[in-house]
Amino acid sequence: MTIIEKQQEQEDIIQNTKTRIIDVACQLFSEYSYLGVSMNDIAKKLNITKAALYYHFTGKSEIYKKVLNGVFNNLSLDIAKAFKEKTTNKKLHKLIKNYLDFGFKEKNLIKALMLKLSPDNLQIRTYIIQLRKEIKYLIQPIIKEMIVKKEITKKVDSHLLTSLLTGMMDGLLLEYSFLNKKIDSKKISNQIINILFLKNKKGNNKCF
Amino acid sequence: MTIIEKQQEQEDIIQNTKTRIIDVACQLFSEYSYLGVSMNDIAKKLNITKAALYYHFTGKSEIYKKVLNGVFNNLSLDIAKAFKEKTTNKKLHKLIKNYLDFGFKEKNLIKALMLKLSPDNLQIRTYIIQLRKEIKYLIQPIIKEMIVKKEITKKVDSHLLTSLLTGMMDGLLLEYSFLNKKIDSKKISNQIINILFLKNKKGNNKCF
DNA sequence: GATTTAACTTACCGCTCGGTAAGTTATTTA
DNA sequence: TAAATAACTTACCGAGCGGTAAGTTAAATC
Repeated sequence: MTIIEKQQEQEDIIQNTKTRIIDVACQLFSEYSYLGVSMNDIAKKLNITKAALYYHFTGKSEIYKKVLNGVFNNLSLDIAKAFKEKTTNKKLHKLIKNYLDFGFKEKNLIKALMLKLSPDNLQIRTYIIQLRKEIKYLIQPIIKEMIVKKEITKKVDSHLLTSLLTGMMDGLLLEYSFLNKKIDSKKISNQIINILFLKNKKGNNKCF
Repeated sequence: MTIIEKQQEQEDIIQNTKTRIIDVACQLFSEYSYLGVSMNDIAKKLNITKAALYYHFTGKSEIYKKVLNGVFNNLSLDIAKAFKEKTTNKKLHKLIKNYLDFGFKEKNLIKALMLKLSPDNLQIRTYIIQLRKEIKYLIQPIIKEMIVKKEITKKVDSHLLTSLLTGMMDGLLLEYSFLNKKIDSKKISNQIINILFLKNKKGNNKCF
């Protein structure tokens, strides 16, 4: 084993602990929200002490930011996948499905992207606002494409329609997670597209 | 001044203090959410002591329930107003407008109706779930009416469409309150109806 | 084999939390 | 005028919070 390999292994272990912390923190924040999780909660679930967390991170808010960042990256990847579909319809369908699946999986964390936190966490709020904007910019192109294709440009601007769509999805996620109901993302994405984009010409509005 | 009048006056004072507590608590919970507000916060804003709160109420969760109840009653009244409109279109328009206006005013409290709280507040969660259901039952009849009128029964069931509409509105409210943007409820309600219900027959989709 | 360092643990800090027991004060009631 | 009561305040409780300083231990380095 070379020195470089040893260094690599060591870094892996460090990375592993840090990653495990973020991972567990993610689960807890996702379930109980920022204010509902204490540093002790995280430490206990990892069978380490609270002080160990402060060895790896500067504080609770840093851990939360790292968690949010990870969630955002994963969501971005899921959204990006939708762009690989060939038709606009399929892109939008996949976008909605992936967003819903992701949001359902992460429960409170996708909520976190919309929630006002306690007043002392202004920096976290600012951070979340930035992430929200970026998500919107990821989604908007597909909406624009759809609007152009369906020739409904005059009625709504893509900005509002994007808000309405994400709002719709966020709201649905909140409802389902609140009631602990499973989400049939495929069926719902079909319905949403039906409602949002398809003209009602007596029967031929099947999407796929 | 008769005895009865005196009793009445006394009750008014009691009611007044209790009402003032609920009122201030409502503002604070609305701004910072349940976990973000302490009993001391409420007391300080009223220039009384925390212990005084415990004289009037059994605890924090009772105050919160009372606040939620008040919010729910006001929302119910606003929704009920929409039923007085004559046409289905106008009913729906007013419903959406009132819901948005109300939600924007109450900010986090309408959010509270969709948020999972910390795990120790199971009773509050149960209470909130009940309130949410009741709101849905208030809205659904108008949706049903609209579906029948627009003859789009086969495509979506009123249940899902109600969820989508409330989800849409809740999501929008979250976004606007998060970004501290003002909401143009009239314009948006028009757009939502446009998107959800009006057929896209090349140009004649103006609602009103 | 001594020293250093990474990765922790133990033991504490000051603070705030929700909640309570006991005292105070002004007003009614008997 | 004495007793009772409503509407509080003062002063505290134990628990938990985010965070830290100092000690421990096993492995790596010199």
